[in-house]
Amino acid sequence: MTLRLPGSTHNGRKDATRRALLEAALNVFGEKGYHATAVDEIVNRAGRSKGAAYFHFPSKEAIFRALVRELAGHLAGRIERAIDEAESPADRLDTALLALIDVFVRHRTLARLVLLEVAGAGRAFSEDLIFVRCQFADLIGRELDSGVAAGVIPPCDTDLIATAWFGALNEVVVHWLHDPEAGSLHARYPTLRQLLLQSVGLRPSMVSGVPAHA
Amino acid sequence: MTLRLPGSTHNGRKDATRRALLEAALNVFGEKGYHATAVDEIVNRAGRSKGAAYFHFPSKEAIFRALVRELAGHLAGRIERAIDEAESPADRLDTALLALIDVFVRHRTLARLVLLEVAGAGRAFSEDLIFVRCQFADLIGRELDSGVAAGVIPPCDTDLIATAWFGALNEVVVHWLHDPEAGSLHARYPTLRQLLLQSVGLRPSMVSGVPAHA
DNA sequence: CGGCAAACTGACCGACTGGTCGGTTTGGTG
DNA sequence: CACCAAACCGACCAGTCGGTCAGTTTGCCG
Repeated sequence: MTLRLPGSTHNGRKDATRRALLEAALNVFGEKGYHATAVDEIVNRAGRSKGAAYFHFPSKEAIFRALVRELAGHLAGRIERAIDEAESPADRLDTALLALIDVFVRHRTLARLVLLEVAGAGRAFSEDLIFVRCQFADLIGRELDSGVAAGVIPPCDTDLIATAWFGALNEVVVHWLHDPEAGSLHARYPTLRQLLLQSVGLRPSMVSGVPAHA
Repeated sequence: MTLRLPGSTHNGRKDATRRALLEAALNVFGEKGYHATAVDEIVNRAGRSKGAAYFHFPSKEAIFRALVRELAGHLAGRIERAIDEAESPADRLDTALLALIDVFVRHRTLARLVLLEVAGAGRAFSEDLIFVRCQFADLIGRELDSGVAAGVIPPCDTDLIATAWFGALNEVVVHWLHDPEAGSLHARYPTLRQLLLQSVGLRPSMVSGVPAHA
């Protein structure tokens, strides 16, 4: 979908506007939250008109949804790429966690939006909420599965565990989001990492040492 | 403040109204979320008038805050009481987890409100968000601490771990909230329990068997 | 160039809702 | 009973904001 044929000037303009709107939306939603954000603000910050917004999206809700889905996909892709550089199952698991944290540290607005806003935006968004969470949890789940397949991890309910892992990560990130002064996320990673790996019976020594995050 | 001397009829009425409002608020907020709820709805369901609401609370926001704080306190108390019946540190830890889940299972509306609504209600509520989370996390943290003191658990950053544990629990509950058909929470507890206990090096066999929740 | 559709503009509207306030009821007090 | 303040009522107001639409610009195409 969104099979967009070469960039005619029209399409180019259209795309640019759409992107401008979504980028502005990311900033405003991220700063003020879904409900506190007026469509006019998004529109202003994007330097477009309200009409343009409603030409591209049927409603404010749709803007938010599109944004969230697009972001989640983008993030997941980024993490997957990072994972693919690791070799052993245990390393991949480790890398996945680190990548997840890395992304959130680098894009707080985005983290706030994906991890917090979506949750409370209202019942209407619970679909998207679950969608996003699953996207990340599945990422972890897949690595857990291959860990089990490789015999490094004893058989277990990987779905549930992936969910729990993501929840643990999420909670720590949310706290950090609320008070970044209280300590960097990276500083907390080693503990978290050990906690999680140990929870499935992986001795931390089984993965190559933490590479003092490049 | 609010130094309320014995129950004169006045005070009785006042309290009753306040409680009626909060109870209605719990239901409406829990069902529709903070923003989708109109003060008029709370008032109607409570069988009172808008004036009464604004006599007791200065704003809609204040109603929500009062509700959340009161609930969190109530829940925490309930869990603490459950814990106090257990003896060994490991058992107490186990009981705390089970009690936490038990409470949420029994009061979905409440769970939804405390775990989901607070998060997305807006930046204005981040204080309360953290307050509530910490209330629960501290509960766990205290038990972890005494586990460490008793030598059952190796020394570690109990605060961080408590946060992570609560996050794990929270995430699982949220999924269940979204799709209760997918499986009962109690069914998932054994796995979760093992996961968490093992994460701090506790062999599950160290706690007396799960008492098939009385 | 003329024509046309896609893309965009922004003034406007209507619904909603938090909060107010003048007035009424209630019940304790002297 | 007379009085008063606390408690309560509910019609009303004012601001906000999502969404609309008649009209304008852009640029492709014949």
